[in-house]
Order: sequence, then C-alpha cells, then structure tokens
Amino acid sequence: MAKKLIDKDEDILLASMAVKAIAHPLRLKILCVLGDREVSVQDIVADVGTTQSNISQHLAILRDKGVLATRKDANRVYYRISDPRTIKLVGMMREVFCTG
Amino acid sequence: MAKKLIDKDEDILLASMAVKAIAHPLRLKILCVLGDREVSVQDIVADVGTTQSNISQHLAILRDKGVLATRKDANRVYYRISDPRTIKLVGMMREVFCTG
DNA sequence: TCAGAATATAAGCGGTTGCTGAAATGGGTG
DNA sequence: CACCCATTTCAGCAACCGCTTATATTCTGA
Repeated sequence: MAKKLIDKDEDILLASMAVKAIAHPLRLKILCVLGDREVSVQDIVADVGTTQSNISQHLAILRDKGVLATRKDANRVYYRISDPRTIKLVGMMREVFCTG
Repeated sequence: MAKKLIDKDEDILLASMAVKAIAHPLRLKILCVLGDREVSVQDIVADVGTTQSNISQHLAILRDKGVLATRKDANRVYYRISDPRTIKLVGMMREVFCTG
C-alpha cells in the first residue's frame, strides 16, 4: 500500500479545519496584507476594505484557529501570522491556483 | 511597500475558491486516498467511508473545480489528482498544521 | 472622570452547504 | 431486450456561514 499523504483521520480533520479558516476571500486577503509584517486592525480594515466589525470577526476566526497572533499596544491591536510556514503555504497556493 | 503574497484581488478569489474545495474533511481525505494513484469510485467509498452518493457529490465538487480528473473504463470511473503540485500542497498543509 | 477612538461582541437574517434517501442514467452481460 | 452493477443526479431539510447593525469593552487624554 502506498504511503498516504496524511494517514491519521485526526490529522486530516485538523488540517481541513485550519485550511478552511483561510479558504475565504477576505481572510486570505488579510493574510496577504499581513505577509511577514505586523499590522494594526485599522490598517487591515483600510487595506482589505469592508466594515470594521466584519474584519474583526474574520480576525477572530483566524486567531482562534491559531493562524494569527496578536500584540496589544495602547488601544490598538496588532496582528501577525503566527507561523512563517503559513506564508510559504499561501505562496504555494498562488503558484498552484493562479496560473497568471 | 512590501510585495504582497498575492497582489490581485482576482487571484485571491481564485485561490480561495480552489482551497475551499479541499477544505472539507471528506474531500481532503479523498485527496489523501488518491495520492498519485488512480482509484475507482467504489474503492474511494471503501477507503473514505460514507455513502456512495455522498462521495459522488464531493468528487463532483473537486472535479468541477479542476482539482480532480477522471477516466472512464467500462462502467467504472477512475479519479486522479490533476496537478501534482496539489499533492505537494497537501503535504505542506500536513507539515504546517499537523505538528505530530 | 468624561468624551472619544479602536476593537470586540451580540443578535438576527438570508443564503449556502452537507447529508440522506430515492430516482435516474449508462454500460455490460445473458 | 431484460437485468444488474457503478455512478450520478435530484429533492428536501437541518445546520452552518457571512454580513449588517447595534451595543459593549478597553484604552487614552483633557
């Protein structure tokens, strides 16, 4: 039997949940805006372009799944991508799915 | 300004839609079962473990998004992953999200 | 301590997704 | 043709998702 890409069902569930978190145009755009930088919520709102509430909810989803980490400074919150490999993963998605 | 991971909104939409297709435990498991092989629907059903109807619908989603390709032989249908980079992408998801 | 800015949370709703069970398609064989 | 097997499609329903609007929280500075 050939070796499976992911052999444990538990891991498949884990990966699918994490990937689901980034499988949304606004959330993927948030990741693209962040890149390897640290950006405040208001700047993300400005770059991504929807309501502050909407961004905040998407940020919460990404944060709760562990994709993003936060730092608080005064009354602002800065978000960044927790794991640099996530950045690489997004780059690979672009390679595979954006032929342009 | 730092170079964005994916700069065109159009590409972000494209990538998020493709990734959404594989962001489901059963569909991800189908990809893992396939690997670089070509497998018949009934064998996929046996490996993944849900109803044949359910599998067929998930296969349709993956096929319609271009993730899977098919070949018909007599009254069986064989599925395979269209783009080998997709296999690499799944491997990378495992690396990033399955710490075990 | 009060006003205001930045962010988070809650309620509600319309739309979508995912599953089940039944029916339909299509090919193979007698 | 008649029957069987493999697969697809359809209808329906429960559950989830994503957005909007309104409200709450937390911090700052006068």
